[in-house]
This record gives sequence, structure tokens and C-alpha cells, in this order.
Amino acid sequence: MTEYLPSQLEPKWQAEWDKNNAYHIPDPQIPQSPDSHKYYALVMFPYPSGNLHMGHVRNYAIGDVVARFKRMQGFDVLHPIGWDSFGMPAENAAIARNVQPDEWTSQCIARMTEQLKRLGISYDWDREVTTCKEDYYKWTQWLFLKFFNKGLAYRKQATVNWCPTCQTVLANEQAKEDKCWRCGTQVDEKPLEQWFLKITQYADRLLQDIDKLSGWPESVKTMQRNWIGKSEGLEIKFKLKTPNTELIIYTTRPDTVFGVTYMVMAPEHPMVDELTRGTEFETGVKAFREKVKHETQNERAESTGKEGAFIGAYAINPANNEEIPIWISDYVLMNYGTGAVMAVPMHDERDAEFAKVHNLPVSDAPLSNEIGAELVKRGIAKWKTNFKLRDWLISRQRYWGAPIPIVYCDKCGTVPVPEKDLPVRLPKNIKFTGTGGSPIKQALDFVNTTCPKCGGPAKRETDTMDTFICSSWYFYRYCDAKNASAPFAKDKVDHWMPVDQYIGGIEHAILHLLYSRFFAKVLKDEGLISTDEPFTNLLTQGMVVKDGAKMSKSKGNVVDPDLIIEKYGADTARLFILFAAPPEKELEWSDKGVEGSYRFLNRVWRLATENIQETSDKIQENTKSQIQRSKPLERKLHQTIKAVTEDIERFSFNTAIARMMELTNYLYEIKDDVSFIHHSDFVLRHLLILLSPFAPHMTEELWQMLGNKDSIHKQPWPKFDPELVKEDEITIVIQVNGKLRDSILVSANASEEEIKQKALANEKAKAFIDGKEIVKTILVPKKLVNIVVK
RNA sequence: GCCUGGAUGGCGGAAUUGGUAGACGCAAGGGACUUAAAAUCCCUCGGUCGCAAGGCCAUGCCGGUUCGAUUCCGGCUCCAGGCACCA
Repeated sequence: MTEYLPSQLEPKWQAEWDKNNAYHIPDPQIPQSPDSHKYYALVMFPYPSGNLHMGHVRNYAIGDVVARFKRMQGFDVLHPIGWDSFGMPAENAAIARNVQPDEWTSQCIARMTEQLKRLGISYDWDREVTTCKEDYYKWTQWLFLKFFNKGLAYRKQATVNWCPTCQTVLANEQAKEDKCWRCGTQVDEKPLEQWFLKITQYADRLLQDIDKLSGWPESVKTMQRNWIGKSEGLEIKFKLKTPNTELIIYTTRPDTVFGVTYMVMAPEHPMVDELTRGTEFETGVKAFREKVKHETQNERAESTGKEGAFIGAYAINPANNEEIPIWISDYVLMNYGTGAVMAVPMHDERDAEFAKVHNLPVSDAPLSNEIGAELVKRGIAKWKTNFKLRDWLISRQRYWGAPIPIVYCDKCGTVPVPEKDLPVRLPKNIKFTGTGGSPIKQALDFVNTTCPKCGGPAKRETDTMDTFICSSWYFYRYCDAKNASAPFAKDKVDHWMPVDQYIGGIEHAILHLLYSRFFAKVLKDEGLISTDEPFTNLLTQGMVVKDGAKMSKSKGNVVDPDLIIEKYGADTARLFILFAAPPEKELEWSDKGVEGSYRFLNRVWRLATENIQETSDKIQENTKSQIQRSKPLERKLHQTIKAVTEDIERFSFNTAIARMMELTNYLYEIKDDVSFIHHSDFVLRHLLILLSPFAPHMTEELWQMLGNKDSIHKQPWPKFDPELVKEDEITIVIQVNGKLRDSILVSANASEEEIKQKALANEKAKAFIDGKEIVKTILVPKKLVNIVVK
């Protein structure tokens, strides 16, 4: 008997698949034949950090099972991979190791490519996409210009986290708890002119079209709806006691206006200055502002609404003409609504909390559904739709990103770089120190340029684009990855899009998925593509954790996929990761569990190899006339085919694997019976085909050993016979008052009356019925009889 | 704080639409084989009472709906993801 040696057979098959370009899917014939059926299986492309982690393995193992399964069902499957390769870590590596980000990135990509290939994922490597390469970011810039020309890209002032010591911009991640991660200095907010994309212009469409996404998890759709945060409300002008001044607030609850007992403004509201200038409250207000100035947006949103200051001004409640005090507090945000609210302690928890802490009055005035319309009639209010969604800030004061293709000219102003001049190349050989702002500013021959309009001296934009822009369109590029004259050909994208199944981490539920939906809508409006929802079905996978915590270097609980592959093989790694938990749930890593998956593959291996050696001898011992059908074996096989197929279709890979384990256990039980010996080849072929999407190397090896010349991965997915699946006898549970008392075996075609009689006559049930009155009997077909007694 | 999820044996999980709670696997204990070990194979395995038959309890906590609730509803607790410059 041959031993199962994954370290030998896996590289062999990987080399074979590589050589034959086995998973390349050619471009479609355009016009396409009517009977072609495409399937686009997409996994979220990785950031090339240099090391594949278990989260990647999980993502790509799931994607590969789906791709292989669909291929065997006869679909033309597009299953591509690429690299989301711009971003901060490369720049940090440059600072820490004195390398150039592009070198560091290509080393990481080379290493991770090797790791991916060792997993045996069926990617079409011919369509590999790398966002930091010129042939990709040229088109990212091209798309930015589309947005710019459509009026969807604009500049306005926004603040960044600024470290005064390092003299550099910090990402939120680098400014945890308001301290610079390098030097610990208190982080400031610094205003800068930055580029935005007008995603708010698409807010209503992005919201409405969520209803079309029937293949998305409800939770993700709800998160997106809440993120867009559409609310219908009223903007109401409150007259102030100060003559000729008024304060406009926004409320979704105009019916509570009789209960308003005070007002609250955001500390940075421009009217706060006007109202306090020269008063005794001026210093108090300034002190409060100083205090909240260092709070990040997150901390502002986390505010419990306990802190605030009275500004000495009063407003008049338009509903009852009462004078009410005006306060400032950090729980009111300047960038939502009008930056001021009317406070109703009776009906709002935060208002109540604030009122309690600051001893403000509470009114139990009744709600009035009519007052909103009345205020509108009086001309002091108007209906207003607000969104929580804000425009997308895409400027990054960093080197390792796609340069924003804009030139600033003293004469002509803001000038887009003409298409023929793309790409605007990132300057090379930059020094990375981590201080002094964006490294690009050092490259004077980049910064200093000529105006594309007037030819005069001009300066380039030195900000680069948010990497979320790169990842908002990569799935179109896969459809036409080598196109040198356009980001993609429309007919190719129209053939493959939308993505039939998108698989990736739940952490992308809002930003990446919302931005990609936004891009789709703009691209469709531009006539570049035909569908405005890019992802038909979405599977959000959970994280891989160990000892209850996310795997991380600092916690020292990282499991290196390479070591697992080395010891047990990729098939075991894939099988375990799919078996240990349903895909959308968190997965607890277990070294012992991996051994269990390895044992299972060994059991299949032994069953098959023993069988190959022994079957021919055994069949000769028994004459052909003795060959008989084995109904239980056929039933078990067809039940397994049915269950595995349905489980894969609903992404229940763990139970699919469990069903294959059950079949294997069953085959071991009967392996010396004549019935198995006569059917073993047939049964084993089916088991191997069912297992092939999960363990592609081992099943291919055994398939060849069984004497097949073609690849197991080109076999059609087996179909089950519904007649053979049926059981002859079914178990009926007998309950008394909903409690299990016994179970009986009845013929599958027994009548309801017959079953009822058997239940009532049941000895164990009788013991609980005797002496009591039977109120009713409930029969659930094929399941149970419940006798209700009193 | 806000939004979205989750919680089932010693552990990972199963129960697809309200109908046998614990499939499958891991760990543990016992046994077989072996000079021995590894590997493999067989048996037991939620708690509790009982010699046994069997009973009772049990799906994070409290309550409700129902003949029947892991599943539906209300109220909590704890954990996780996201919160717009990590990707």
C-alpha cells in the first residue's frame, strides 16, 4: 500500500496545473453564444503584507471550493486574484528597513504568490492585477478624471491628525488615544485643502438599490442603510432673545417641540462666537472648546452627553413662547444636520442625561402631531431630508498611492492632467524618514511641472489617492486585465459582471462595499459598464482566532500557514479550515483539530489504495452471477451526494465535510462485504469527486491511481436519484404534552391514522396518559405525534 | 456611545421552515494489535438521581407566546466586527 505523502504529491500536481495553465479562462466570444453560462467567483484581493495569514487561507479556500464546484457543474468560471498593493505598511517598511516601497512590495508579492500556489487554489494567474503598477494606476487616475470632469471630485478644507513633533500627518490608526504612535506627542487637528468624491450625490440611489441585493446578508444591508442614514425631518428656526438673531436646528421629532426645555449647539458652531463675544461666558466657552478640541471624531461620537457649558443666551420655543437656555456640548456634531439641536429630555435619552447632570428643566408636555405642519405654515420651518453619509475624503498626504492627476497653475487654476499624459508616475528614490510630511514633496522635479493648459510653470498635486479607490474597480480590470488602451473593454466587463459570488471579511461590510457600489453607479452613468450593482451574492466570512483572540504578532498566537502545509499538506489545511466552523462565523484555530482532518484524508486514502489492490482479486473469487445491487449502499451514496451538493450551495462546508466523513465511516463498516466489493470502484469515484473541491491534490492523485487519465477536476458534478434517497422506514417520535416518551419505526407510506393508533397504543406513552383526559392529538407528518393530556 | 452580529457538552460545532438537542470532529477514559512505541481498530463519553427499568434538569440570564421554543417576542449580561486616514 502506498503511503499518503502530501509533501510529495501536492507540489507535483501544482506544477502540473501551472504547466497546463489549468484554470485559465479565455476571454468570451463576443457576441457570446446564447448557451454560455458564466460564473464570476471573486475573493477580496489581499494587501501584500509579505505573509499569508489564516484569514487569507480561509477566504481563498472558500472561494476555491465555490469555483471548483461551479466549474464541475458546467459553468465558465472566472476566478482571479491580484494585489491591493498601495498603502501605508509599505511606507512604514521603507522607514523601518531603508528600502523603497516598490521593492518591498514586489518582494512581498513574490513570496505570497508562492504561498498561494502552495495552497492549490484554482486561480487564473493570467489575469493577475497589481494596483501599484503603472498599467493599473494609470487607469485609477483615468477614472479619477472621469469623476472630476463629471463634477464629482472637488476640493475643500478638512482636518487631518497632525503630529507637531514628527511634522507629519497621521492616520487614525497611528493616532490611538490621541498620541502619535512614534513619539507619543499629543496629536493636533490641522486643516488642509483636500480632495473629496461626491458620494452624497448618490446617497438616495445607494440606499434604494440595497433592496435589489437579495443575495446579500441582511445584516450587511442594514449596516449600509444605517450608514447612509437617511432621515426625514424638519429644520426649525428658533428666535433668540438676542435681537435679530435666530438659530436653526434639525429634528426628526417635530412632534416633541412642546417638550423642548433647552438647546444644544456643537462647540465649534460659528454662532457660538457671536453670542458669547464680550460676555462673561466667553472664557468658559473657550475653555470647553479647548478641552474637546483634541477629541477625535470617534471620541466625539462616543460622548455620553454629560459635558457641556451654558453660553448665556436664550431662545424662544416657537410652540409655547417659553424662554429656554442655550448650551454647547460635544454630543452635538457640527457636520450633521445644522450643528444644533432642540433638546427634549422627556423623549430623548441623551437629552435626559444631559438635563440631569446640568439640572435643566424637563417638560412632560404632550406630543403634537400637527405642530410640524403649523410651524411650516408660519414660515419658520421647512421639511428637510438629511443623510449621515458624508462625502468621501480621498486625499492622502502619503507617497505610496496613486498620485492625484491634477496640476495647479497660478494662471489657469486647478487643471486636470490630460489623458495622453497618464500615468502621472510616482517619483522614485525617495528618502523615507517618517517626518516632514508627504515624502513626495522632496521630489522637486515631480512637484515642479508645466501647466497642461498654458504651458507656464505649475505645481503638481502631491497628495495620493485613498487605496479604497484602487479596490473599487479591480474586479472590472480582471475581466480585461491586459488592456493597454482602456481600463477595460465594455463588452468583456458586460460578459462577466456582475460578480456572482463575492467572498471576503465582514470588516469590509460598509466602506469597501459601499465605495464599490458607488463606483459602479458612476461608471454606469458614464456608459462604461451596464450594471450598477457589482456583487450579486455576498458571503462575509468571520475571523480566524486563537485562544479567543485575533491572531496577531503582539499576542504571539499567530499560526503560520506554511508550517501547517509543510507538516500536513495544503489539502488538510483547507479541509480543517472549512470544517472547523461555518464560514460566516469566527473560527477558533485548533492544532489538534488539524490532525483530525489529516486523519480523515488518510482514511480516504487507505480505503482507496487498499481497494485498488484488492478489488480485482476479490471479484474473481466471487462469480459474476453473485453481483447484486446493494440498496443500503446506494441509498447512503445518493443521500451523501444530495446533502453535500445542497450544503455547498448554501455554503455549509462544515456539514458537507461531515457528510463525507459519515459516508467514509459507513464504507469502512461494510468494506469486507460482497456488496461493497462489487460497487467499490463506483462508490469511491463518487466520494473522490465530492471531495475534490476541498482536497484537490489528494483526490487528483487517487483519481489517477484508479486508472483515470483525465483530471478529476474536469468531471461533471454527480447527480443524485431522488428515488434512491428515500428511506423505507421512518422514525416517528411520540410525545406526551410535548415531552419525548418513545419513538417508533413505521413504514414510509403508513397512513396518518395508522401512526396515530400506534402512538396511542404505545406502552411508554400509556404510562403518562392513563388516568388523564386526552385533550387533543397533534400529528406532524413524518416527524411526530404529540398527545396532549390534562 | 451609536450601528450590526454572536452565546448550545471539557472544546469546535449540528439541528435548512417552531417538532427526537448534541450529527461530524477534537480531547479524555477503557480495550485490541505490538517485544515496545507510533500508526490503526473497537467501546464509553451533557449533568444528576437510580442496582436497573427509567426519571428529572439542561441551548448566556429573566420573563412571555405555543400542544411543543436552541429557533418567535420583550427585557438584560457578556463577547466580537464597524464607526469614515489599517486594509
